[in-house]
Amino acid sequence: MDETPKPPLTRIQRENRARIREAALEAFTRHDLCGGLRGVTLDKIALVAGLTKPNILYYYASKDAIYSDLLENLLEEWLLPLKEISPDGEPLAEIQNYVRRKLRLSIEKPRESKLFATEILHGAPLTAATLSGYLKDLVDEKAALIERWIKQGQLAPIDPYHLIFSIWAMTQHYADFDVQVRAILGAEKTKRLPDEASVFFDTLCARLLTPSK
Amino acid sequence: MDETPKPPLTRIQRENRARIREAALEAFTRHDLCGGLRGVTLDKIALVAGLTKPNILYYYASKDAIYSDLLENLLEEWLLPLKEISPDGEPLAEIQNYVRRKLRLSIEKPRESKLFATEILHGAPLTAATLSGYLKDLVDEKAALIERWIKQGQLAPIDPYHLIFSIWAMTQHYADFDVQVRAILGAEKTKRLPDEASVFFDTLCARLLTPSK
DNA sequence: GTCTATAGTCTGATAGAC
DNA sequence: GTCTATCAGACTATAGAC
Repeated sequence: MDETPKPPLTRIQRENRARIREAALEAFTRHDLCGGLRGVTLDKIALVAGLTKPNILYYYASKDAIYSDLLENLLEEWLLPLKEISPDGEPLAEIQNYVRRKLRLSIEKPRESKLFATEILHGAPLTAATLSGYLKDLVDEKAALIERWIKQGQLAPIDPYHLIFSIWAMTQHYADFDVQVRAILGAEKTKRLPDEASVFFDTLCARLLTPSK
Repeated sequence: MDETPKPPLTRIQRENRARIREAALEAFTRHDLCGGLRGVTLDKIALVAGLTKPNILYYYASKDAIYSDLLENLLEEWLLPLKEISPDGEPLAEIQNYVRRKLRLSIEKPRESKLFATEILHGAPLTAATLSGYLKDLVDEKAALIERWIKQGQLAPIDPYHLIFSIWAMTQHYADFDVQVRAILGAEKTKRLPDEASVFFDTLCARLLTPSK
């Protein structure tokens, strides 16, 4: 009677689930032969997590459930930089800061970026509803803000949606396609990458968005 | 004795292999539950191709062989636009044309773009050698050309490597993440996408690359 | 809560008739 | 060259001891 129908997770359960998520994130995005939902076995996740296969399935109902949980926990963090664009700041600086935050996130958390990319690339089977609901609303709001800035002459005229897409694409490129980036830049230039990319994007934003007098 | 050790493929063999490649490309990049090398079964490819599983394996030694062949046939076409940047043209127009060709390729052949993206995302197990060899040389050559244009004052100063990465990222975004783009733009704006993206990129290139007088 | 053992299913590849 | 039938291995998930 005192039991709730869905009791909250205990501390140990939360910890073990977090441990499994970390192992799964590693396994799903490691450069083995192939990644993605089907490319990874429970055995691999169990090996990385230091648990046995049935034990994993004690904490998660199925492999798909791990993958879903991982994505859900990811989305919120991933959209935070966009949320933080403020109507009260100086327009160009707000967007440059957004790009910088997004770039840092991509470089510091490439696994998360890759997992999200894999999900969208394969048709967003688990996040389609979130994309056309929550995410669309958020982007519409920020696009309207950018439009307002443009109307007030604080930014040069540009399509705000394609601007946002471009920022996503360019910043995530360094995480998702890091193998290609590294192959082309070579070891030397790769070391300087974070700084040089940062400068590049600052320049790009300034030239693209500074209104002509 | 008259037999060559590796006889060239007959016409029928070429046709059937092409048919299998088409079916595999469709299967590998279709929005089912998950894609990629492991996400697709020979049964699915056989179904799409209208052949039986053993018949597929008569034309290709293994599933991996189909995937490899697909990628090899793809790379050449995919790099053609970059190759076509000419030292003899007007610099800004050359780059704008490159972006336009790349965008058209992404929009017209999204499956090819997605297959390539999947390969790189998963660590480029089959194309790593090509990336750091042939592709690096090609990019180095074009980056040097852009540097020359900048030194001659025909383009505004910018890091040519990050410029090329950005062009790749932005154009391929419309193919690889089409689900997300469509979810955010809605049906109406999606219809106008090719034109609006084209205008956006022309503007972006002009503002980014036109030298200040 | 965690383990061993295993059920049951799917899948890549092969054998052999036609 | 193309088919049916089938094997051998790998995989997810479960049963049940401790």
